[in-house]
Amino acid sequence: MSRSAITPDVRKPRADAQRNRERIVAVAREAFMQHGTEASLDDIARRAGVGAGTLYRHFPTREALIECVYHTEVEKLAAAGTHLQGTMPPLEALRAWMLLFIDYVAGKLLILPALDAVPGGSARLIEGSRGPIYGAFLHLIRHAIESGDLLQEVDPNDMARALIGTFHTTAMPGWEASARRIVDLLIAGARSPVQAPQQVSAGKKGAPSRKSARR
Amino acid sequence: MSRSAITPDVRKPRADAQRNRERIVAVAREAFMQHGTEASLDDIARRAGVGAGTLYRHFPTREALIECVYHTEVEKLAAAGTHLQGTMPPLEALRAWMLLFIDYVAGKLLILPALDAVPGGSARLIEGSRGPIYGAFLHLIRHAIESGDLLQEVDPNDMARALIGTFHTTAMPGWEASARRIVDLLIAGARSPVQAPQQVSAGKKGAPSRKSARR
DNA sequence: AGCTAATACGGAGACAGTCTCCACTTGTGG
DNA sequence: CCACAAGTGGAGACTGTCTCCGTATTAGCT
Repeated sequence: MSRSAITPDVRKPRADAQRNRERIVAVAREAFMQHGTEASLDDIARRAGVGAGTLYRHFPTREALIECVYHTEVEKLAAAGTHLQGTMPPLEALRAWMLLFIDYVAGKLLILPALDAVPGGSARLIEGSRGPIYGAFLHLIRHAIESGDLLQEVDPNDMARALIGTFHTTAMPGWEASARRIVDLLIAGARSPVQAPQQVSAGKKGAPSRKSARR
Repeated sequence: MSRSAITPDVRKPRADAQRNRERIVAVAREAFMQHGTEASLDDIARRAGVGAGTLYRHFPTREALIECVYHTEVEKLAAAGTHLQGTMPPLEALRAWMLLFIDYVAGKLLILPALDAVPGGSARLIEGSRGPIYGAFLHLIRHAIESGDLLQEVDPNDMARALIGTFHTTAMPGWEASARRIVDLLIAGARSPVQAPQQVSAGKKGAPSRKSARR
């Protein structure tokens, strides 16, 4: 029984290493906010008072660093989501959380550029890790569906993607207000039985197999 | 044929220059599709059979090149939009075009990474130039609103942003199908008078000034 | 056609950032 | 308190960006 039963592999996480790691992440966060995710890694290392080698041992690639910074931030938001769920009716909680998400992005509590920087885009960050945010979000949506406030056919993933997508327009002037309206648009869409517009007779080209399954 | 009469200043756009420029753009398009917009510029120059200097004279920055490639592509799609508008009822045309947009992205007829690469993101590419795509889109939406198929309150920009956002999830498994569903979600949302969910009594924190203007 | 000045070319090289390697230092368990 | 694994840092190889300028090409004039 080397270590205490579980994870008997690693010997111990040395103290200074831990400290360095944290400083790097902290400095990186600032740097990413200031110069975007293109910020010089060597520079980050320097400012964190460590050598380049140290930085690269902790975070082999730039993406690893970005991802770490990002996940650190994300936990706050996820926690908020959990809280909302306990204190509001389902649909309202969902909406409130989506708007809160926007607030986080707007207030730089969530580093936005990170969403673009990882290969595979925001997708991997959010979904790949099945991270706290995504989990919280799915939960809220499922809840709203179960309560009957949203249509059964609604795919939680769709809502998630649409919301995430919203954050890619932050360069536009009124993005925040727009994002909020889009949230309402999505929720409204997810409530009303989707009437196929007029009647979509005209055969689209590229899309052969659209299930007409909607009542 | 702008020349004759107008713009008497410039001497003439030398023939080889024009040729080179075109080759660079063509090669760049391939490169961007293969390696993303991070592709080496010197390498592009080499493959296009020109020197680095030549490339940089034509396109002082990477973004300039990306933008040029992008705009070249975009015209096709915009043209399609114009066509649809003439042959379908407004709302249907809008939906068809949004789906067509997705097809373009899916089929690599529109270079996707380009949307992420320009500082300011897709926003500047699409909106900044008030390019053909954006114009076509706004037109389709306005048409649908005028015909009464969409609610008056709907902001065309919102729809545009939401659609664009959709393309930032292409790394996810079922993105294309999801994107199509999101289109329907948006359209449905834009048709039904937005009932404030339940009743949004609970004061949200970050959003003070949401106009309750909806009936 | 022939001339010539404006225009464009291309690649060498200065510079900047990434990432590896390894001799050296430091914290920790015994 | 000591030995040694864990951790460090920075020199340097490498890769890509971008500029500068001597040389080549061409449009417009005669």
